This record gives sequence, structure tokens and C-alpha cells, in this order.
Amino acid sequence: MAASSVVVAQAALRYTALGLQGGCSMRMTRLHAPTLKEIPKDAEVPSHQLLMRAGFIRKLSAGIYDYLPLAQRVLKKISDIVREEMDAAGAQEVLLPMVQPAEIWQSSGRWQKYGPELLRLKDRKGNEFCLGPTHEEVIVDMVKRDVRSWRALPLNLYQIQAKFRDEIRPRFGIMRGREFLMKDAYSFDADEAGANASYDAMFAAYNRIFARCGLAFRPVEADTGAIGGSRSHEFQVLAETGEDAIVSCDTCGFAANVEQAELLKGEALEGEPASAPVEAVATPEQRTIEEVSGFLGRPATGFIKTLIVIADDKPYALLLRGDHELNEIKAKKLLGAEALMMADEAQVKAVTGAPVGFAGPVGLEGVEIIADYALINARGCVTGANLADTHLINVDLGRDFEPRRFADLRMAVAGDPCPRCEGKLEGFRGVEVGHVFFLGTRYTEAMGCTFLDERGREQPMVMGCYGIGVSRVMAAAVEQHHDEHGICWPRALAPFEVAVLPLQSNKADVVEAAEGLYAALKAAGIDALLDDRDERAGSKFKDAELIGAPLRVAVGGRGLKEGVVEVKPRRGDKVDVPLDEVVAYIQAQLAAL
RNA sequence: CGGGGUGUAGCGCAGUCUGGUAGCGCACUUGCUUCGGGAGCAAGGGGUCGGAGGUUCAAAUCCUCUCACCCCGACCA
Repeated sequence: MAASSVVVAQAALRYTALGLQGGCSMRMTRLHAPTLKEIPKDAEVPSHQLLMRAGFIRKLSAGIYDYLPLAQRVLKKISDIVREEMDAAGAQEVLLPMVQPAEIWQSSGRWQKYGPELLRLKDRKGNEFCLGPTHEEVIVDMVKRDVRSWRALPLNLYQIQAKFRDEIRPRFGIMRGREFLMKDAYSFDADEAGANASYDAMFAAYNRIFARCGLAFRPVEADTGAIGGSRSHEFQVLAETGEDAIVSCDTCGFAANVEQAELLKGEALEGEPASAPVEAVATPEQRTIEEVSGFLGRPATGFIKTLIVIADDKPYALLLRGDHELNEIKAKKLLGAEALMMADEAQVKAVTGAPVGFAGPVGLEGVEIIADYALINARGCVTGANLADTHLINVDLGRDFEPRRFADLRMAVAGDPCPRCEGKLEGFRGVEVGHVFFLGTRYTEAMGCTFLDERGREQPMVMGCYGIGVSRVMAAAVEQHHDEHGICWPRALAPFEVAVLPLQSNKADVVEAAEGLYAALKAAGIDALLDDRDERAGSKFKDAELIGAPLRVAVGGRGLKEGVVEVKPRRGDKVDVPLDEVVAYIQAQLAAL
């Protein structure tokens, strides 16, 4: 009897040690969270460095990562929020295959269009497949098979699943990986009005999701890209290290990706005095705007940048102010081109007669010249002379050359006038964590996904699709919430809500108090992490800060003599709290976060 | 795909030029000491030096080929 109770006790201990006692709390000695003192050399951005150092992720291959227990906890918290809000918005969760047959991609036309980003494979019989970078084809195929009647619409289906896109250059760790976790949803409606309502519902759900995640974000107007469609918004988490540049109006609600933000034509000034006559100056080996600007001592704003582009095999000369950047998406739309490329050396030579770096609009013939709106009053400018090592100064638009037309060709920058009101645009950097598209009937028509309406007429369904980069949300949260010591998780995403640190693992009263507090927190339903390692206080503080739980409780001999422990919010000041009040105090603090 | 760079212990690196017993710091194991901000001492374990081929008595080191990874650019639902 004594022997059997020992066995039971051992088993219980083992379960306790394994953390199987229920709840989401954990002991550090059991947690697989290998922290690093040094920054891995290939990690550049904070989210990559900190997620590596704090033991959340490890790299398996370029752009492909292992998610360790801490990361999985965060992903689960994000996914749970996503599921709750998607379900509340009337969507239903499904799980679709990741390996997809070539046929459905051929039927939508994207097997040819998608390019090398689509990872293609063959099975043993030689049949072609791809790893799903997105699931429009699969979902349309599924819906068209079984949905025949207007009565079944609207329908909104979503999944949370790994996606694979063979990015040319994966970087920034989990921010831009090749494999990543994504929530993708697809709505099917009987008509455009219904599809707009579905879009609006998703837009509202996304606002709730990112707000609940504790992130500062903005929905912005976006380009619809290769996926096609008309309405589109990106959800951008504001962070300095974000890959996307966005602008928003300081007066009205306008906000857009710089790729999308339209810019208006200014007023042409009348009676502007012509500058001095055009003059050629030698600029040996000075090719870029920066070089020539430095060489001549004139600011880039006084330059006319001449870009030779090839749009579906036809060359064009696009003129921009020297300090502005071409927006290829706008140019592509303007020229109605399928493909737009910068001309190579030979093509530039053929069009301008000069090597790359010396193109200019004056005397340029046999090619259509289109000028950006910003050049409408260009006077006294510097441009290439279409002659090696030579530029022209004092060039006036209208006097020295006349573009075929003016157009909106460039990326918006901070300080530009708002296209919707009298305000000015401000610039931000963002991490794109969500994107909603109104797709229309592009896929349903191509793939024959139709239904019978109330009058028995066959109609294509009207679609929308809605993505959230779940693993990218984790990275974006770190980008937005960290300091020099580590991650500062928003409570809603934190892998643990409280870290309990017994500061002297050799003192029985300290260990006992910490164990007691840990048990009490667990009983109160709080996700606690007990650092029960035989480490010194410094190591425990460092690791706790790296991992980034919103609250830390330090249990030390010094405080215990006074009957208190020290509670410190990850980004706040320490407070001594009596041991017998600390659970209630923590509950109150967490509720306030 | 173009240009540049790196592959040596889990992480960070030296050694390569000038061939001759594979090293350092951190991490890990054991013991003693220490214990409120990444401790000290001592003793250990861990490597097909990215891979293949070649030169040589002898290759981490020299030669050829190859692979992977990183950075810049191009590209990018």
C-alpha cells in the first residue's frame, strides 16, 4: 500500500512536471525555450533578433522556420481571436489541401501567370501539383461543385493554414518568410451589393481583430495586385521597420499605400518667365541623379529624371522630378501593359543614342514621352542630353520639349497634397498584416462557379477574399512592442501573462512562496510562467525581459521579510505588494492592460 | 537572375595568406563556493572543419567542381 501510493505520487509529480495538470501555466525547467545571449548574425530586424534570442523560433531553411512552444502559444492566441471574430461575422472554418493539382490553376489561368513564386511539384506518376500560395482555385472548385442555389448564398468560408510562396528573397525572419501561417477567407454572394456587404463585414471584423490583438494599425487603400478586383484595403501595423510605405491625410480620413495613393494634377502657372537658353555641360561618368546633383551642386528637385521603360515590348520615356520615384503599378495601368520593365542598356542606347544615365526629353524622338504631374511647371531644369557624359541645364518644359501627355506616375511622399481634400499627406511605415479584396466574378466566371437565381437564371457568384498573416502578426507585434531588453507583448498575445521569479533558488522560504503564488495564479486561471531554474537572479530577470510577459513578480528574501513581493509591468515601475494580496492585484493589473 | 560575402562544436568567432596533434568565448555535464540584474574556481563532454574530387609523405589550409546560407540590386498575392 505504501509502495503503490509512492507510485501514484511519482506519477502525479511526473504529470505536474510535464505541465499536464491543466491550464496553460508552465515551469521554466520544463519549457523548451532556448534563449540566446548573443544576436544570431543573420537577424537584422528586431522581431527576427528577439524571436530568435527569446527562443520562439529557429530557422530550418531560407524563409522556413520552426515555431517553438512560446511561438505556438502566441500563434494560438492570435488564431483564437481570429476565429472568434470570423465566426461572429458569419464565416465558417474549413481546412483545404495544401498540395493542389495543376488542373484547377490551369482553369483559372494562373498556372501560367503566377510565375516562379508558385512552387511546382510532380508526383510519382508525373502529374503536376503546386504548394498552395493562396486558395482561390481550391475554394471555387469546392463551392461550384455543391452550391447551386441562391438560397445557399451568401457563403463565407475561411481556414488557418500554412502557405508557401517561393519568394525571390525571403528576409527579416518571420516578417517575410516563404512558409507562413495565414488565415484566408473567401466570400460568395449572389450579387454585387451582397458582395459589398460581405466585404464591409470583413473590413469591420478585421478592425476588431487587430484592435483586440493590442496593435496600433491603420486600414489603408491598396492596389489590388495580381489577385485582381476593384476594392481593396490593407491593414498596416505601424512600425518603423515596416516594409511598406503608407501615407495618410492630416485633415481627412484618407490613407493609402504609396503604391496606390493617387496624386492630382496641379495648376499650370501662366506667364512664367523662360529661363536662360539651354546649355550643355560635361558630366563625365555622372549617371545617377545623386551623382549629377552633387557634381553640379544643384538640388535633385531641379532635375528631370528620364526613365526608359518597355511596356509589352514598346518603349516609353517617363519623366519624373529628380527626387521622385516611379510607381510601376501606376505606369502599368496607365499604359495598359501586362508587363513593364526598365529598359536594359541596349534598349536605352537604341532609344536615346546614349549610354544609361544620360537620357533626356530634349530632342528625344521616336518614343512617346509622358511626364509626371509634378513637372507641369518645370523650368530651368537639369536633364540628360542623350549624349554620353553630358547633361543639359536651363531646360524648360513647353519651350524645349513637349510631352505627349501628363499623368500620375510616381510614388506619393510625405508632404504631397491630399487627393481628397485640402490637407497634406503624412508618411508612415507599416507591416501589412491583413488584406481584403473585392474580387467580383473574375474567378467564378473563369472556373464556372455559378448558381441559379430566384428567377432560374444562371449567374456567376460574386467573390471577395480576405487574408491575415497570422505568423506575420506575431512579428509585427514584436516590431511594434519591444525595447532594448526584449519583447513587450500586448496582453492578448503574450505567451504568458505573468512570470514568477524566485530570486534565490537556495532559500526554502523564497521557493515556497513562489511555488505557492504560482499555484494560486494557476488556480485563478492566469497563464503563469514559474522560473524554477537553479539560476541567479540576473539570468532570470534577463530571460523574463526577453520573453516579455506583461507582468513580472519577483519573489526575494529581502521582500519576504516585509511580507511583500515586487510586481513590475514589463513597461512600468515596480510596486511592492503584500504576498496575500498579490493574486488579486495581478488580476486587477491584467484587467487594466 | 546579376554583384558581393560566409560556411570550423548548439550560438558567436579565431586558425586558411605561409600545409604538419582543431582552438577561444558563451551554452552544456559534474563538484565546491556564491545568490536582487546574464557569478567564481576546478574537472569534463561535444567536430566526418558544408559536400565531392584532385595535388601531397601529410589538407580546415593549395587546386577544380558543387551545395547551402547571408547582404545589395532586380522582382514581389
